[in-house]
Amino acid sequence: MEEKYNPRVIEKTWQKEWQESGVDETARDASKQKFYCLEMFPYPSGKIHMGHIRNYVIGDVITRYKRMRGFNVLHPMGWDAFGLPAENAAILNGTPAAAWTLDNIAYMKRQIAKIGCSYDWSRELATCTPQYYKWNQWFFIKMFERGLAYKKNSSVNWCAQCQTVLANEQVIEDKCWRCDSIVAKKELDQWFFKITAYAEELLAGCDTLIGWPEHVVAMQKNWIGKSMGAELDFPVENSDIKIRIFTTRPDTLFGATFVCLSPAHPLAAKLTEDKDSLKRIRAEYDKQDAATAQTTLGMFTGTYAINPMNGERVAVYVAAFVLMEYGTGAIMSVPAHDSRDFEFATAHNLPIRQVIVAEGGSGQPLKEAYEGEGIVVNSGDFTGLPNKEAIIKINEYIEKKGIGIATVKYKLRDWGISRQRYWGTPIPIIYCEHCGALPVPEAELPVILPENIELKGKGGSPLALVDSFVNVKCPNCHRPATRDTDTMDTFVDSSWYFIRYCSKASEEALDKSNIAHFLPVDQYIGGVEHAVLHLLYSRFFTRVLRDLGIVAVDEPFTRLLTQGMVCKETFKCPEHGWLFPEEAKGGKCGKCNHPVERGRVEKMSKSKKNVVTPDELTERYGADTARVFSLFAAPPEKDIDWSDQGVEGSYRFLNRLWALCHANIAKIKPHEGHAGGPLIRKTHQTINKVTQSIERDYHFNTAIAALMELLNETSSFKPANGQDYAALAFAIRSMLLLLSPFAPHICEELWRAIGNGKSIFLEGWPSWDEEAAKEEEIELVIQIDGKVRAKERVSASLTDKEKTDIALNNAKVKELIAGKRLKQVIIVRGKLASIALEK
RNA sequence: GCGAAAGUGGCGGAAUUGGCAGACGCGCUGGACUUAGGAUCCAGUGCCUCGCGGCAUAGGGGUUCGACUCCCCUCUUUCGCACCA
Repeated sequence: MEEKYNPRVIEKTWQKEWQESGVDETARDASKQKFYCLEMFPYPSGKIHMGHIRNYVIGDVITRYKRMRGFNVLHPMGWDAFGLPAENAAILNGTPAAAWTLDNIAYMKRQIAKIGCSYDWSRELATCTPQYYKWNQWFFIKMFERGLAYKKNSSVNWCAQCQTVLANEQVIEDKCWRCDSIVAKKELDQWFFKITAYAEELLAGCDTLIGWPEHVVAMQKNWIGKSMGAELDFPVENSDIKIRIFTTRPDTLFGATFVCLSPAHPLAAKLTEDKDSLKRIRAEYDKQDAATAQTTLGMFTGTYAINPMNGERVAVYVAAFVLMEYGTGAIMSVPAHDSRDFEFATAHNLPIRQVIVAEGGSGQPLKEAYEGEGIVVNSGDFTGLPNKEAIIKINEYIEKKGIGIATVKYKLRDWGISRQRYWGTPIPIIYCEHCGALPVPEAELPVILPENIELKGKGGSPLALVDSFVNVKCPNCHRPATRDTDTMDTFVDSSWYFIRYCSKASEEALDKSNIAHFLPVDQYIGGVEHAVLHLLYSRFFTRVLRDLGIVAVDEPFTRLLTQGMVCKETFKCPEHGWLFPEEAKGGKCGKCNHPVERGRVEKMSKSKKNVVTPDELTERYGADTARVFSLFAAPPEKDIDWSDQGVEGSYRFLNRLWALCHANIAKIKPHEGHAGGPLIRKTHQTINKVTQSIERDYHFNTAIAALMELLNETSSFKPANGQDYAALAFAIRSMLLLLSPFAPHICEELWRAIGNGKSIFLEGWPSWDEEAAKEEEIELVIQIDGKVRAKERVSASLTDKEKTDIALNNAKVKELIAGKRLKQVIIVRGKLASIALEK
């Protein structure tokens, strides 16, 4: 054994050894309970960053721990390989997208290998390969056959920068999730997946996601956005046209003083006399810029409708704030009880009539809308009812009268999947003049994405320019036909990759028995940024595949861990902006000598110049140090504050462990029985602490802290005889086993060095002995009225009565309670005596 | 604006069910070994006080023998949703 810890050498050795021995591969093992541990697969952008490392290390610790606990663990890795950056690189440098992607994968795979994660690479997949995307096409066709994939012309989110359509989930604050440019509306023919068919089930399923962070479940529910309400027809005066509105507040129907249509509503154009004004409003509406949205923008159409509840004549307006996509695209406006309607009514001088009065409320005119609960007034037969009751009664009434129906609406819309881009899965549809839109016959799948084509980057689908791709024979009538030239949203790829992993790359993709064996994913780990998008789509896909008889579960991910971001301090010069740490040395800007502002701790990013790269880190300290630090700095769900000095601390810890083993190498090999003693006790306590820390929410930081404590105690232990050396050997063996999921290379190396022939990862997780962990003596803390007044070392085996007597006989306590009346003495967990005095 | 989470030393963070606040690490201070050390080892380190002791978990109140933990109010930060009728 070397005297000095040299991570570069040992890490390489063991990575090679593990790979060759196949310890990381997962074979189905019926004798063990399965555990599927999955980290979100990366987009092969070119380089792994610290966020990836953190994600994978968390998953790897769980994997190695679960294996040692006897589980048959599936831990795969692959590549989310379709997407725009590859296409952009192709446009910019002429590098074919496929080559660019594969190069990146090769490079990133080497980077991942260096951190020593235990992946089963025999299941590796890349979504850009025909073997993989063939199934996207197959699912598409199955969904098409069931009416779950359909085409419609609709107003879609269009990103001019990316020259493509975006799904609703991909529009963040009216901006493109990828490039941040403002998204506009555009009418296009698009393919949709009917996720709304599963809205209710996806919502109900949320309540079963008990292993998910609550806020993520809340976001899912929020996104699905169920609301109960009613639809009613407001007949247009002197015409047989009816305006159908949706409301969640039927109890306020008598307060409806006007009706608003969305500018995109077909009736808006029909009923409006002043077409020019309508056009202007429509243009504003299409900008869909909530930040600058004019909440009062709108106009009178010139027509009136009749409120079916009371026969009252109400004005019909067009209002820019009314969305065509939600509800019926038309609303009844109740300014007294809706703040937007109130604002609109005030601006347009429309009447405001109060129909709900708060408990003890005055009859005074409202200064703002009252949206709370109360008693219904001015509402015919319903006057006097509590408004909640009125909702039920009014719903019954409108259904009986046939003027409306109680109904449910969701914010969730169908998932638009067409993308006018090249680097994605071709949509397997053929258009024939005579036969219409037909799916590609299953036997002809996959529809191969042509490679090595020239990309210009100018709008429209690149595939439309490839004649050999476009022109085909109609599968039905065999006359000339054309292919759909759009590709699928890449979120389709990631909606089922965890199902593909259940089988090895060499096995059949949808082997049902493999899928039944490994699904669901027991532990999923990734960033919160996918809280809605990817997770919702995957939940949808899982249900679709369930209904196709492929999977047997409803929910794909039993537990979800959303890990925090990797952050680091930043430096800023008022002149030169963000600075690298070395430019900010001494508190002065290296360029202009200006005093440097200490910026906030921010997520690592190139632009903020606060990045630490995995390569430099493993080069300098080794993977084990990087792993230990990123696990020790904070619990996994919290952001970590990267600190170079903190990394040094983790490195020192591993060095001290090495030194301890080196110093005792000769003595710890022989195994003798050991007696009790403080070190044995501490070791048992540590096994307990580490196990509990992992089991309880994966709090690896406290697990590592416990191991540091054990190392401190072991290092200062001075063995004097054979029994002491046996105790030392026990402590070190246990320490290595407990630390091995966190720092696998050094533990494997030391494990072998102290005389073990087999890999440490073939060992079982150590167990602790409750008796051996028990303290013989405790420090009895004595409190008077909640304040610590004395301490006494006593035997742990004393009874509560004996402890009470000791507490009351303590000299200091006697002095303090002299002349006072004792109320009670409570012994807490056998280690604290609380004396309460009469007040 | 609405909703959620959080606020503990100089810093990152500990503290099952209410029970010694500050584990562990970083930093800092002193010492040892050294030609030297930014290496290593040892000791100390919440604040105030010479000390006894007092004060401390964003701030204020409450429940309790006892509150970082439970309840109420206020402040701050972060995140999510932002015209969803």
